Amino acid sequence: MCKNSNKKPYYITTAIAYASGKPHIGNTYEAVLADAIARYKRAEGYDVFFQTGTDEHGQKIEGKAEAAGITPKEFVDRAAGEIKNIWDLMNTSYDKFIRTTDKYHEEQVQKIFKKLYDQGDIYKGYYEGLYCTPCESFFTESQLVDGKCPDCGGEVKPAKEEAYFFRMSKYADRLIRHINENPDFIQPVSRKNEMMNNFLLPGLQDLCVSRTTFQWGIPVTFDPRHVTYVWLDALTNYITGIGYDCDGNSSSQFARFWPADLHLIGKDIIRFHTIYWPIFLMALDVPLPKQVFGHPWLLQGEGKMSKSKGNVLYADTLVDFFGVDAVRYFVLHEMPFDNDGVISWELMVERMNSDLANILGNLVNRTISMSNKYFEGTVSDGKTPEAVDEDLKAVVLEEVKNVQEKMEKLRVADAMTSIFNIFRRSNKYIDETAPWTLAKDEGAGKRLETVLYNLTEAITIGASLLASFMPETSKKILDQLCTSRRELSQMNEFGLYPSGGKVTDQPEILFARMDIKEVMEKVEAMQAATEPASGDAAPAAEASDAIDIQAKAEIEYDDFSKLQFQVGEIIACEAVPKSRKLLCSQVRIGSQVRQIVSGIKAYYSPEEMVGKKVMVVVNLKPAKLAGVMSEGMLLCAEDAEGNLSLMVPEKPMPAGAEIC
RNA sequence: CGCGGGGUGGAGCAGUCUGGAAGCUCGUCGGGCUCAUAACCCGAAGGUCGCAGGUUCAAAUCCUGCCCCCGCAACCA
Repeated sequence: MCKNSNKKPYYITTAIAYASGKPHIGNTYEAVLADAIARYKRAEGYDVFFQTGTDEHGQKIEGKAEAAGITPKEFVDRAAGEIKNIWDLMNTSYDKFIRTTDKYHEEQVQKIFKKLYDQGDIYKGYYEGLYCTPCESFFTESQLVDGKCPDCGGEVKPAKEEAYFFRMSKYADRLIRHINENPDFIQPVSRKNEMMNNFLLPGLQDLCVSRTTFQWGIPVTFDPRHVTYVWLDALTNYITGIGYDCDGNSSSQFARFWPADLHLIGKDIIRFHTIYWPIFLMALDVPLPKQVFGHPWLLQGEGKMSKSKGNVLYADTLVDFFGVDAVRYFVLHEMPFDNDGVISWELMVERMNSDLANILGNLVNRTISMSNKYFEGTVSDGKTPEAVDEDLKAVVLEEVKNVQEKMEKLRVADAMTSIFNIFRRSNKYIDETAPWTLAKDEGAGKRLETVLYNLTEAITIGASLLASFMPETSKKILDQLCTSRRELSQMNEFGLYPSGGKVTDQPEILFARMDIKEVMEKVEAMQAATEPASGDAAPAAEASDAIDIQAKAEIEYDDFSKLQFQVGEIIACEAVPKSRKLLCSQVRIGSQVRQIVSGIKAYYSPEEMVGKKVMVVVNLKPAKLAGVMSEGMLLCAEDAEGNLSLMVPEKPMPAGAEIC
């Protein structure tokens, strides 16, 4: 019924991005990776459906919106717009951008919730204990460690609150069987054992699927005090986005594309995609996705480049420096298969110069220049082969096959390396054949034609392969060669470039070389100027020494007066053994000395602590940290990057002076 | 004994599952070439494959123990 009905379907998704802020280059990586795979599958002849989008509910968004003084909906509209813009900027060819605030999605989530409840998979239960007041969050037994809140480390109080739970254990055996019988289900395989050993085999805990502690979520229809809690809302996007209907009236699109061929996700959420998601689907009696690939992270290396310096990389910044396709090249090429990849300015400039400008750009440029210089731009097959040609052809055809093999295994970085081997080999071919020498030989005209023809053909194939990864560059090259993209199915043969074709007489520089020193100067200038301004309209200069934090609820004076602060003098200090963050100080407060443990090792050495007069909360209930008793708390100021600074009195004060 | 990932020439990595001459990219040095974006091509130097044992005819690769680094978590009172 549709034009694609004779093609095989291929459904690929990214994780939906949490709409709480601007995505950094690591998030962007996933979208670009999915795009490269999607484009490649299309080239292979699949009818591809590529879905991405945003996850827009939850307490964190509710809180951020409140802090910003806007409604959650306004907040996510803005955030989703920003994310979508970046995906568009990166030229990702998604077919659908789903938002979890889309009406059809919300409706289906409500129906799914009801259905699972009706069939007994979801039941109403209670949290027993374990409520963290500052975080306004409950935690299950397994999430807690040492009876403490895993988010803030605070004391959790026994409490009891209604919530709905999903009976995970009911489906565990079926899932274990499925994973064992489908070794490709979880990729890379190393993750499979992790899931099995850590979660499935020890026994699954039931999963909380509703909350009453915040409102910004999809209400539970039959119990409106509850909103659907994250995973049942977020994961279902993969089916609601293509028209799943819980009542059995799913769209033809759903029938065609489900089960998904590939869920592409970050390695941190593998558990949710390989355990909870399949179990939800089993409960709904819907087939499981064919494969879940947990890709590694793209890190900002360079040592100095850390989040504590606030120099997070954003896609649009990088695009300003290098252009879209270069950034696509960096993220796809620097990402290995199962280890984290590292990206840094130096590395990007190196790639830009070495791979893109020298090997690829210059190859295209010199080839076209020679065609113009020797044959007025006409490329004809002189049909005068020599032995050296064979190796060029062999390498080209071999790498075509390699690309196909690598992509089959989702080895995108390796596939790109194979493509560039074609360009490397072509450069070498120019040296071997020395066209400029042939040009001086009257009788070698046909041979010269052949050489340039072979080069043009090799570049045509390489550029065509490149289309999935660097679409604009691919098109630019093919345009300059005045040809069109070669189909994958036509790539088992060398010599299909139409003889007599004419290349452009004005070759354009594809990638300009960059100077690392100049780039670093610009980067530093940019960081100095814009580091604290986070995308919004706030004037950078003013914003640089002010930050906003999330507001807490107003308190009564009585609440305040319960706290007692005093000046303490640190008379001794040492690192807490076997701890990474903690220092243990002996603090003199008036006539007594207290032992206080603080997580400030990264910012203060024990030596420099001694002698400081600091601000102490003295009536905090003593607690053990790393096995060491702590009888109070040293107060610090903390900036946006988490750097700490002890609070000290502005004028000399005796140890024990009350702070009020 | 918290979980996991790593330690391979100056830098970044592949190779480890399925033992069998240590490979790639960049950088350095030397040479070639001049069509081209000071690009391209060739050659060289440079490695006890974290350490110590073990298995084997043979170990980066398998086994045992240890050291170090990085995430996360525990410990940011």
